[in-house]
Amino acid sequence: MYDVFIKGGVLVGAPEQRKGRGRRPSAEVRSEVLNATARLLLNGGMRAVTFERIAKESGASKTTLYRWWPSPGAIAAEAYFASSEPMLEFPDTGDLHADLVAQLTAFVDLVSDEKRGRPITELIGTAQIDPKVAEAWSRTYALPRRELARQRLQTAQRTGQLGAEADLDLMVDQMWGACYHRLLILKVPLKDLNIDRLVTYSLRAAG
Amino acid sequence: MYDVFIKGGVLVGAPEQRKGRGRRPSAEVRSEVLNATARLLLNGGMRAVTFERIAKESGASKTTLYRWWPSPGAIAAEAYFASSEPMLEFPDTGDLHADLVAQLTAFVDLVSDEKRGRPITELIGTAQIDPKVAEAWSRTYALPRRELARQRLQTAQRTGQLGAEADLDLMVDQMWGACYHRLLILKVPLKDLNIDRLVTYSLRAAG
DNA sequence: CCTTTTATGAACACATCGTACATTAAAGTG
DNA sequence: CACTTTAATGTACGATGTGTTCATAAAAGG
Repeated sequence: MYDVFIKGGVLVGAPEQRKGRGRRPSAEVRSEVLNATARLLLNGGMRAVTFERIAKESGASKTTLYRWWPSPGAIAAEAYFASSEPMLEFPDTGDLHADLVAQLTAFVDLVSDEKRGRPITELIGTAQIDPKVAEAWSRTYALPRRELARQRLQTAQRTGQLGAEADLDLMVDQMWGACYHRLLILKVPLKDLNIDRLVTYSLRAAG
Repeated sequence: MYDVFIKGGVLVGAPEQRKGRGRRPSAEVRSEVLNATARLLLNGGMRAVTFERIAKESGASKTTLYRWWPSPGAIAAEAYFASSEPMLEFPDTGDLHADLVAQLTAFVDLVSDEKRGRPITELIGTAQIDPKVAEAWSRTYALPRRELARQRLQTAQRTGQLGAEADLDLMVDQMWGACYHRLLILKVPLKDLNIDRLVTYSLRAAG
């Protein structure tokens, strides 16, 4: 009862015109919920992400949201992962120092950018109060990224650029943690951080 | 109209029995608000800290709260600072490595403890969404503590235990940042962190 | 075609937000 | 001491958000 067209094998709906009761395909609902949540998160921050507004924005009913997600934060985290690009590989040019500087610079650029960085900061903030968000963030975002960095360091150990006894997790904690420390705790501009020196320190430390 | 006694020169009120309208001494109101907020924060976390509940718990009216504080988070931050011990000095035994390990160990013990650490974690989380909390946390807690650590490192530079060209802020970011990284981002147990090695790395890095 | 699954609108009691109002008492001033 | 200013008071309000219940309707899948 709502307009549906088939274009190149892809179903294209016009859900915003839809009236009346009834069930819609789960995938469509899900996608609209995540889109609406991403929009709310981007425009109004986490304070705008509530069950009520997501329901209004997405057209989904509150009942549906409560059935599938435990908290607004959980939807926000999922919406963020769905709308951001999949994780890049950790580049390996053979030059460990340069690769680490490149990755850290990209990270700092991302979180320093007012528009792109704010959802990240706010989601991390929400994670400190909502365990569901914490679990999602750690499992989907933070731990996989640490693993990528760790693997790059392991490769460097095999090629002899890095000592075999180096504590790789600790190195990652030091480098990324230094950035997060300024971003979340001190709230000082990240542009003053000397990334090249940060990498130099961490590599020299581990031998 | 409410019972007031003087004991040893100190005014002792019985505000919980107080009925009727009228103004109470500002200091008393303030102190009760902060006490009530600290209680709420400790028992129910930041989710329990609302203007409404603080008003009910403290006996102060909502109007008063709105007049003096911009957000529940701001009251929570102030209540936390008021109820926690004033900042300790950074010890200087002459042994830089040992002093850093001692401070970091105390810090890790504090934030790892479920009871004492949760308010800290949740306040840092709130700071990512509420700028007033961020400002209070950075100014009252984080920046002064970094300054203490920095001064200890400066002393070490004068005694020659640390190279003159070492980037002290970066060292602090590395050491404390590594802890925060595990606490806030990765959400992995801090007890697995080798603090001795962390300090060794950071000192070796800076020369 | 028929059954199961799942989304739907409507409604509810409740908490919280943020603000407004007239009232009243403490603190400061003469 | 009386008088003025300042600031906290109870009450009330509309708006928003929470979390749940209910009967109903439509898609999915055999």
